[in-house]
Amino acid sequence: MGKEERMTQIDLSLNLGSQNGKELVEEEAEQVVEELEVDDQEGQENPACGSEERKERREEEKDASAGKFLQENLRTEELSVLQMEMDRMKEENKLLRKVVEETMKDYRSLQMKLAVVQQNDTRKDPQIFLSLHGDANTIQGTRDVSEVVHDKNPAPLLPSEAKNGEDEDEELELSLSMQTHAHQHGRDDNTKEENRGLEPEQNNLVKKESDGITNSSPEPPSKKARITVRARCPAPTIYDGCQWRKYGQKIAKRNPCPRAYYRCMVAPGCPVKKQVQRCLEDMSILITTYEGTHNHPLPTGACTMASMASAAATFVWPSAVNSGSIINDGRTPIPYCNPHSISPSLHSSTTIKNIIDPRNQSNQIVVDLTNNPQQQFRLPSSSHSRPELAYPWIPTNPSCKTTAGAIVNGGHDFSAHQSPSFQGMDKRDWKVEEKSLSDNVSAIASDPKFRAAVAAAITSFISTRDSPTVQSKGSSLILRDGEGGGNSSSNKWLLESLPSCGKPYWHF
DNA sequence: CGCGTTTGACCAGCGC
DNA sequence: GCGCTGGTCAAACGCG
Ligand SMILES: [Zn+2]
Repeated sequence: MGKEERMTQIDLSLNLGSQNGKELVEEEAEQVVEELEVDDQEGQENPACGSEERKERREEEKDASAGKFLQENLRTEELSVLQMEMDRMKEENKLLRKVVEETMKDYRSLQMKLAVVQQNDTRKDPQIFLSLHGDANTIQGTRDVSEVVHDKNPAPLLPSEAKNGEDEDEELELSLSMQTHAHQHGRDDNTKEENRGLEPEQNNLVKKESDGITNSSPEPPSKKARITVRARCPAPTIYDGCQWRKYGQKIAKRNPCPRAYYRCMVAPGCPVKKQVQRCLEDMSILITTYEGTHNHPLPTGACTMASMASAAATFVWPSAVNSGSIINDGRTPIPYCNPHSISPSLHSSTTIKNIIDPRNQSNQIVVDLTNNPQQQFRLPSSSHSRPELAYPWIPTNPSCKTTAGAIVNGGHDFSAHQSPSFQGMDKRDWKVEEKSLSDNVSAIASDPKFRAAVAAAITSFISTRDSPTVQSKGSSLILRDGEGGGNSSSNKWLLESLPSCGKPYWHF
């Protein structure tokens, strides 16, 4: 019936706005009344008929009128029910608006507080710990905690997005800390230990830079940006959308796992390279280090990594992001940096580190997707405790979204040097997991809360400190370390997105 | 046959 | 200068 359709419309309109919905209901009532009147008129319009026919007709009319009466009663009852429902929804709408307004108020006040605190503590306190929890009562403390912010809308720069993500915020925990060399010896030692244990040559990678990879920018090779992605991945490489050609393999001194060297083959002459190596302490962790600048637009599938790199850049080089040089430039010093990547979904724990070492004047971002933030502070001998799920990024739903250009390792057969513990796996499984990992990376990076929180929390902080700055110069960027040469300017930034209590991992 | 991988050789940087 | 190590080259090889 058309009436039922109209009722459906009413229900939908109620969601849009209570006033609108009420108007529509009133119109509906008027239409029903008109229909009833038309029915009555039709019943009166039959003047010329025989007597017997009239009798029959009268009986029929009696039955019909009784039915009509019943129908009318039903309609009025339906109307009243609808009215009641509408009133109820109106009340609900009011409540919701109130909640939204209060949330916005809280968000604004917190934003103000945050700005003030950042301005104050930037000068006097080298460490900032910013915590964004779904649980408003949770407080994480570190030594010299300067500010703890609890916000159900951890997107101070993007209020509209904060509004949309209220439900997800319940599960999001994002902590951000900054520590300096001078005040955090213990932590630095841990970080060094991590670098040594996970990839022995990682620090040397920073030191050594090949002159063969030339950027158009006049920046010294030693200042080239590197992005290292650590992820649990059974496949020999993680899927990042680009096509790579292997040009070498080495067995490092302190790591029996061979390190593979790849060159980007998306465009001829693309200088981007990546090194892939398994973590010594946990063979399921794949360490991929990207280096160089793509001289071509990124493939569709590469946008996931690009998004992550962009987020990492937001974290590490905020000035570049603020000036728009990274976002607007399709070719940046970062191997993956592309603004066209949107995959808003939940993500698991992530650690992003920027290691700025004044001695070698290089920048390295380490993105940790291993779902085990504590692991990095453990010694290799005691770090074999695995998460509950070996590969938590595997979606519980097998029909996860597909990524365009699903090339696995450039379509190459990589079963030759596969880790023994994964020999039993099918390539299709790798595809699924790599794709999921890619989604995971994309989710982390494109999460507006993540990016906004990082950008808002750090931008003002960094801009006043000795920190690397990126300047746009044509199509290339110049990366500069702003340190004055002293060791005290060796900052190590740590960003952790911790899993919620009792919810170690998120699934799609 | 073309393309990509493998793998030993080679080179450069660094420390002693 | 020598040895060590990381990074790269390129001929050989394998696969479709
Ligand atoms: Zn490329």
